[in-house]
Amino acid sequence: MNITIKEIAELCGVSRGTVDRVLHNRGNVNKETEALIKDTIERLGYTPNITGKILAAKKKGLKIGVILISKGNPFFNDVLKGINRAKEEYRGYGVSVSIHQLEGYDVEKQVKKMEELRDKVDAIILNPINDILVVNKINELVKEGLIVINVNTDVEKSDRIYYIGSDYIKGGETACGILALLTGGSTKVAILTGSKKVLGHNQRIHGFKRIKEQRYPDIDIVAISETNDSDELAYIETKKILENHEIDSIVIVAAGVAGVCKAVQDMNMEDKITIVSFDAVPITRKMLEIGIIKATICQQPFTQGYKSIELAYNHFITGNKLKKDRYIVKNEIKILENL
Amino acid sequence: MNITIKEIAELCGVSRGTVDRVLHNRGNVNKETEALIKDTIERLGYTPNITGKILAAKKKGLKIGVILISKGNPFFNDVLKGINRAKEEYRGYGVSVSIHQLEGYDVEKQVKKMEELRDKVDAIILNPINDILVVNKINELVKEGLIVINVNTDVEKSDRIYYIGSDYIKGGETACGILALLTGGSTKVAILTGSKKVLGHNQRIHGFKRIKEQRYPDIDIVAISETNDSDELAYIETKKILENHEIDSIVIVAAGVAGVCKAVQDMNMEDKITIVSFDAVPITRKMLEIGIIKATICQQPFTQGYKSIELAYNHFITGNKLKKDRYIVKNEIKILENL
DNA sequence: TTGTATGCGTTATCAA
DNA sequence: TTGATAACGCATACAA
Repeated sequence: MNITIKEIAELCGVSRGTVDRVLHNRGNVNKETEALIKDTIERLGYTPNITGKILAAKKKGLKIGVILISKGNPFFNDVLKGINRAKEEYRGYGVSVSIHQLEGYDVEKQVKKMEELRDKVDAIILNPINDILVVNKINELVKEGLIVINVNTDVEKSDRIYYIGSDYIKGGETACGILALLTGGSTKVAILTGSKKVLGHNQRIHGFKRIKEQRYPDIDIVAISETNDSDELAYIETKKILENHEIDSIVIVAAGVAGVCKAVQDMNMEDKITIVSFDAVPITRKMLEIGIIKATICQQPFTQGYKSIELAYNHFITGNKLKKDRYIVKNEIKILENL
Repeated sequence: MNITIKEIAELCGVSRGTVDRVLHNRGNVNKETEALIKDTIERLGYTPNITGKILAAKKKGLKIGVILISKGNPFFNDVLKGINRAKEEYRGYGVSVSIHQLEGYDVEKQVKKMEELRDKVDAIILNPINDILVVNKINELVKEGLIVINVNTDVEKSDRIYYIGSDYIKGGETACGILALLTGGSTKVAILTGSKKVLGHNQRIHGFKRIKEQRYPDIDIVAISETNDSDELAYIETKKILENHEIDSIVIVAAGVAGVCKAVQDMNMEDKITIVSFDAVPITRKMLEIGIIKATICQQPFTQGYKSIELAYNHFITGNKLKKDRYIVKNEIKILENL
């Protein structure tokens, strides 16, 4: 087995406490002693044992606050399942998790909630709004020593410790690829997006276009419309498109699935339009089951939730030692048979 | 936090040792004392703390032997990557892993290797051959207290502690579903299988047929041929099929991808035949990249390897407490864009 | 500047 | 039949 602090102490003829001071740069150590200890650590390749860390960490306890913009958004149901599973599993490790669900893209509310948690938790798992105020607050909290992890969406130029979520560009590429396969590589497609202000939605469209340019010259993007993630608007926009354009496929890169599908059904075009969507909320599952939607691209929501807690814990245990600052989940193609 | 052994001991006015004896049914405890302790445990809902278990387990150490029929089979490369990743991560937990790769379906060799490991390890992770001798040996070792975990393929009527691997039937169903989507639901298909003696291959075909019957009346299975997982035979069989039947799609449920694709290419039928395969070995990736194969169904090989170690460890830690005796990985649809 | 002592929770050995 | 104690490895408060 590996070398331990105790053994280092014995080898150097000092106490465990002194080795500990050197290891954690606490100062108050004689220069020569420190050099000797550092050398020994280096020479014998000391790495702290994980089980010891775990036990010691339990005593300290890790308080995690989760802030999600999840109210009324069924996508987050599985994310929350993952979080709650991890919450149970990590209870015995001294981890406690409080979950705070917000509604709508309200920057002030989000920042206020972060501020509120500041002194109550050691880590914040955040589904961040892409706004300078949020970024600033993230950076402020990280500077104070909090572990801030962005989940599902990342924001630029923030000092967050990790991002866990999907690669939206690759998601769009995958949508393009599967649409090409479903249509023989030739189709007139309408894209329904949530908002042109939302980075993830744009990235999916960007990825779609990129692959289209690269590989599928006969895919023709006829229209791109915003739904505001609202089924009502999605219905209206879809109907408008179907009335004004000759399309044979639709890609839905955000919410609004129910609205889009209803419009297609109301115009009796289920058999003429190939629909590809993202995620697998209940309405999407239903549409897959009745064959309106042919394929949907999922981003492992359960894993996003579960791993966000796991990452926070691992960072708590090991300090800043993890090299990767992003955990990218897969874009999974789901059809009726492997849903 | 939860109640501990120490607290139980104090509450009952006994020592930790006595509580321990009751918890582990070691005997040598006064009946009334035992009743009191058991009652207290029950009443306060004692559950052993995981971090304590981990530390104590480290001292004991867990030796795991892995037996795979993996020589010359590139599918197992990723399984091995998963195993080796877990091997590294669990080293600090006192876990050691030895890997034994066998070649070919040789029952005697496999049983002999199990016998050889019997006294050297606490757990065996096995890619079992479906044979009565193997089953008997599994049961024998489990009865002796070894943790036996079947990976990638399960065998019937064995007392193995876990199976981790895919649902082959669902894999076949998924293949049928994606083929239906790629061909508009109407196709004449040839199925290339490895061997009619291999359960997994049969189950994939079974699943394919089931979904075909249920949902896709216009899918027509024109031929089913065995390749013995050999590219040479796959080439010959594929050519034979292409010469004698009017098919427009091929499903490869086992190895032999290179042979099948070469036959299709040699007959200049790349554009006429839709090929769906399983797994993503290097040749399959290449065929996806050049468009010969349209989609392949993967079974999370890395996860199979990683989790097999994790399951062995968890079982070692918690005793027999886990409810599920199967960990079923997903059947993932991979195309060029999300490979 | 350095060492000692204790705790985290379970397990196991030894002594009574 | 039971209790006391050490061990696992790290962290830290406190004493010297």
